[in-house]
Amino acid sequence: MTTRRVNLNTESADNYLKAVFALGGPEEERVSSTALADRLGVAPASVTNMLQKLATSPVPFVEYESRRGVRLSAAGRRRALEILRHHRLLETFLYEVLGYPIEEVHDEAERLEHFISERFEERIDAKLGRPKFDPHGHCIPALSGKMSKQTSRPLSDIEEDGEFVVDSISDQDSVLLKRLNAHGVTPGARLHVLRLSQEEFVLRAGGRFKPLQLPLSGAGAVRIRPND
Amino acid sequence: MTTRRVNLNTESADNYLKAVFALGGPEEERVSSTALADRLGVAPASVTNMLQKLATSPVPFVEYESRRGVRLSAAGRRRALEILRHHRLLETFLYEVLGYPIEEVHDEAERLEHFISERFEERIDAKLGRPKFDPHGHCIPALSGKMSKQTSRPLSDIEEDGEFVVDSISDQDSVLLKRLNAHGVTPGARLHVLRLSQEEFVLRAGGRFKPLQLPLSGAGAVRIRPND
DNA sequence: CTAACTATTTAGGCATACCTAATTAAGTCC
DNA sequence: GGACTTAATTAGGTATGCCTAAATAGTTAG
Ligand SMILES: [Mn+2]
Ligand SMILES: [Mn+2]
Ligand SMILES: [Mn+2]
Ligand SMILES: [Mn+2]
Repeated sequence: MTTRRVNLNTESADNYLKAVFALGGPEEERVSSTALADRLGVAPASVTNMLQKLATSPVPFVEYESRRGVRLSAAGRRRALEILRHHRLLETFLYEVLGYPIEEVHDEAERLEHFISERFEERIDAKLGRPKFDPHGHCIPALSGKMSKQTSRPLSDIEEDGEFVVDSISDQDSVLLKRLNAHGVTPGARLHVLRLSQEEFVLRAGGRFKPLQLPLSGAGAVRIRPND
Repeated sequence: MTTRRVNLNTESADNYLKAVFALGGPEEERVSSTALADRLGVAPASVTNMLQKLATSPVPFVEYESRRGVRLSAAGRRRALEILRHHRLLETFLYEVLGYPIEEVHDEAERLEHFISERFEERIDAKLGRPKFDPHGHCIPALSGKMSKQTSRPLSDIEEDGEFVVDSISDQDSVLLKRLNAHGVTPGARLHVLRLSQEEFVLRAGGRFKPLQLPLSGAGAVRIRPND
């Protein structure tokens, strides 16, 4: 019984590795099959299947022990960061050069990230002047694969009311993103925050922006850092 | 036995339709399975299979009679032109905005043409100022699907020596394309042509360009029109 | 008119990437 | 420690898009 070698240079493998990276968090903790199934919108059985392939490839992309979740191997991490770099450079490019509305960049980048060449990556990076952050405030991994750790925290974590600077905004929910943008909640903006209750927040950005009331889930999409 | 409906919104279907369009020529003649197999680099059996799917879809993309070749239906033609528009806009964009070398635009466009959104198409079209021609001199189909017929002829067809204007250059062979470019054979260039024999041509572009000797196959890649 | 050749189609498989249903392993609770 | 509950895996199947080999149709040559 010869083990046939499978091809893992696929869009699907890219997406699994990105998901493991995202869900593992800064500590790169093990990620469960169900969490991946949830995030990727596939059945848990499909996840198990792909994880087994990713783990048993000649160059393994994940460390996987049955029923104990996965974490990325060095090769898997490299691959995830490569795709993440494509994604964030594309978002920046679509926003800056092509004038996309902020809430539309993510979906387009999500598709194209798998199909651009290294040349395309290099050319848009050059055109943009080697940007360090995407339009959501997320750090763009370097070509070398290096990426600085986040020091910000979710707005939903604050105990005290006060004034903060917007670090970054999640790109996952385009409706929320559009609303936040319309209220001036953009990376670098100064923000007055009132926590009405465990569940409700009121934000006001500087300038002529109207205040905005957000539920806990919405506040979780905004990351902040101290005001200067 | 219910006929299950197949999904034909795929990269593969795109490529078959483009190939039928290209091989059908200006008269849109029927195209044979082997010609398609050759062009697409797949087995003839694979072509038959796809043509049957394209022909029997609820909205047929081709007219197909067994062993008599195919031609595009109205819907198939629309789809082929849509992808061709993506392709040529992308080539123009890569060349003009991202500074790609001319011989590299085709392969990148060939992949991306299937994955860009209508928004992306619109934005690069706008950025480029609604161009009518790609960097190879090929006409970019309008959004409406209208495209003017070619009036040029292949350089390989000339009977007389003389002076001509370069209309367009095939993007299929990147090595040849690079060489032609280096010798000033670019769309709009004025060209002195000598036909040495049935098989050999000598071209010289205006300016400080060196003359270039080409075999019949190379001359077939250049289309010309009369000098004003 | 039939044999031979060539083009095309049919039949049967394989790989990727999904799915559902059934099974098994791991915790939790009494 | 056995009964529940939940997470995860295995088993078996589907769709796309390709393949090779075998069969067949159409065409040309004697
Ligand atoms: Mn994004
Ligand atoms: Mn993706
Ligand atoms: Mn091209
Ligand atoms: Mn293509």
